[in-house]
Amino acid sequence: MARRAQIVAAARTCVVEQGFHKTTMADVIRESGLSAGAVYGYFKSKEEIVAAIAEEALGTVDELFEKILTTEHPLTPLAALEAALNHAVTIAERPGGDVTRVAVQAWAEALHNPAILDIAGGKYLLLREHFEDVVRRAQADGTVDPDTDPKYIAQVMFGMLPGFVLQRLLIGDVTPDTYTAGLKALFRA
Amino acid sequence: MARRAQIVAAARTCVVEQGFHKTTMADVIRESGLSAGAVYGYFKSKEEIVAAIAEEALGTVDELFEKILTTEHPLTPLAALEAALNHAVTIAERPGGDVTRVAVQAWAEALHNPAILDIAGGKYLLLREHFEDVVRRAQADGTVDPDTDPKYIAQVMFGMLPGFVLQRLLIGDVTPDTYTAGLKALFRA
DNA sequence: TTGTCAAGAACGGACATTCGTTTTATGTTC
DNA sequence: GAACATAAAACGAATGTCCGTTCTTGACAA
Repeated sequence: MARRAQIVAAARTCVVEQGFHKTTMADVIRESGLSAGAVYGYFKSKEEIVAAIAEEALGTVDELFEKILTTEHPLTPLAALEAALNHAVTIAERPGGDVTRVAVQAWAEALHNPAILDIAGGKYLLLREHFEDVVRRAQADGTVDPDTDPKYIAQVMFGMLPGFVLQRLLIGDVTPDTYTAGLKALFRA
Repeated sequence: MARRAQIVAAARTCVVEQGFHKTTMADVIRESGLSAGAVYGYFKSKEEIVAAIAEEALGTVDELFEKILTTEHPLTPLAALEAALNHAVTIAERPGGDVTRVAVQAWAEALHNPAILDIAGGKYLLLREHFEDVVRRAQADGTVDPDTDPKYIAQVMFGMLPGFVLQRLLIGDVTPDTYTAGLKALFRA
């Protein structure tokens, strides 16, 4: 199991640097410090390794809600988004390579790879449900219009994260602070 | 030039179905109805074709503002976003394949391909500036807080589009209507 | 004839995966 | 504790396929 983690870590490093398709098995094998035979002893194929990395990367977002949802009561949508943005940057800067880069790779891969689509769809539906919980509480508090389907509000809230991640990676001039400032201005319009 | 367009169209079809990396030159050649020699007469390499598709796909978003910004005065942020979402769905459903799928591919590709990064960064900065114009007008009207940097507000507005596109493709339960409903509820919080 | 364009067979390189061999770890017997 | 037997893990060169690109040949137009 330690070996398995070692291989996934090595593969993640390669994927962060080169993307899913440009990383060769030779790369992963070299980076892991193992041999081809050893790696194939733990994973049946490259596709299986890719799935493992994607699952790991897309799962990191959920960590947030385990903390947030249970501790800070009550939570406004704005505060929840602020926490999510900060969390995204935190996990992006963790050692071992920016996982948000892996996530973007996974989005593209999901469009043509049913296994990855399942993983991405599943993880993101879960995340959206967490936002939905936040919304329901805010509706109960009267902070948010109670006549709008919380699902729709959660869609929009969740939908802010990909845009933030993308701008951070492709343009590089967004931070949780600039984004929060923009959000505050829009929410009071 | 007609030949060039013919090749790009064929390649786009392949990329929509299979993604950048799984589409082989043989696929493009077959789909275009030409020969290898002919295709390589118009493009130096596969990478050049990929860049052409990406440029085309990422450029479609700009069409919107040429209409919107000049005709409808004044435009609230909400109305601008609503128009952008509808436009996204419109171009996605155009014959020739869902270009938003190509866009997602381009996001991933941009992380490791400087040429694509330039294209994506450039197009998206332009788009964001258009949102910034909308914000400035709304600030002049008093519809939006004038003390917040319009750039930050534009970042957030632009940032909603990737999330919408992604949810539409990966989960499939968002429409401009559900999204607009969610937006309205949040903007009045 | 000459110049332009297209055809498509052929090439060279890269890649994922396999498999026979070797090393390391574990247990067993005297 | 030494010597051996057995199993598990790791090695890495070899393999066959696939893919981007080239290049020679042929058709047609001016």
